Amino acid sequence: MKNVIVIVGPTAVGKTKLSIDLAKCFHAEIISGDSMQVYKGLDIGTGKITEQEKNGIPHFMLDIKEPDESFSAAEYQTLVQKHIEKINDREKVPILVGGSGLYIQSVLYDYNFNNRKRDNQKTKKLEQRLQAEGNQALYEELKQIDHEQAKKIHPNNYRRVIRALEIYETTGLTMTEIHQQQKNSPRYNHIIIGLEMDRKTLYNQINKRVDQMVAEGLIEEVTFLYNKGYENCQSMKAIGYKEIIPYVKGEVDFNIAVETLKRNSRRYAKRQYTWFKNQLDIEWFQTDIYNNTPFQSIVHTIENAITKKYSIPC
RNA sequence: GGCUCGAUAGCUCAGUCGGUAGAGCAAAGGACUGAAAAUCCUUGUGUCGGCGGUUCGAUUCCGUCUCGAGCCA
Repeated sequence: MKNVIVIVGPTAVGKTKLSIDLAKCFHAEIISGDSMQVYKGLDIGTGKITEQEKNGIPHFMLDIKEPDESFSAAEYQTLVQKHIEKINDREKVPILVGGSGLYIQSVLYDYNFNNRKRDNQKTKKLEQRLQAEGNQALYEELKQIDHEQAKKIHPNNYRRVIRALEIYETTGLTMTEIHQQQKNSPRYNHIIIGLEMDRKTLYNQINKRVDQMVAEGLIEEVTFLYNKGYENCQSMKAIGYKEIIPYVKGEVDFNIAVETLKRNSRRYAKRQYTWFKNQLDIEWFQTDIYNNTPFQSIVHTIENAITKKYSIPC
């Protein structure tokens, strides 16, 4: 099995820096594991690595979409799996680094999205029905066709309910049947390194980082994208954009916009912890503000886990 | 210095005609298979400012002290 090194952790914990430091110790190339950094022009708000910071190390899955394009976990999965093949062909090891849990998981395991393409028209129809009939009606329908799956979804979680119905309408298969076809076995020999930070310290870091983004020109970045007419695009749902747009439109006070952005970032970090702790098998390492990362133990952990020698003196 | 008002959850406050309390926000925990930085679920957080008094019982009434806001000197 091909080796894949994975780095995960909440936002602002220091994944980017670690990924570069590690890439200097291994013959490695980096793949972004981030759902929003795929968009061109979303740089400051997504905390995207700069050309200079890349240190000449190849990076993939950054800036591959225009801000008005849609993107999905399925598309991410196929693209990244190709990148992993190619990096392997070059006798290098891929480092997958990012905070989008589902994206990373779908690459690492045999998630199969392929046979259930999304159908925008069907989605629209279901959304209209949601408006007209309410979420309970759709939920009842799901209960009829797939009782098992319905038990796992809360009636208010309309997005999951709609998706489950849509899958059935397009494929004739229920979610439960699709899950049964999968073994959830890993596709690669992967080692997942998790970076962890004391919650209070992390929240301070997040708050500081938001102030820094503003100082670096976040408002100008959002204004530019807003003026281009991207307001209602998927990319503008990203944290850092959806909070600042109301300020740019003059609907909300500057301080309120920034505080909301900080709060949403904190909540995001919390959700990331929940996902990582409960969905993935992770080797956790504690870090702190002084960047006191147990780097050598991380390197050893990786060396022990991978089946080929990619190490170089660093 | 005098008078008035306030002091209750991390914050803003509500409330108890005396039977030890509740909203919003913040926060914490959780779910997640093509929007996932999305979407959704659950849950509290307390010496009711300190000390006395009245009372079977005081966060509630009375006194006093401390702190804060305002008004008058």
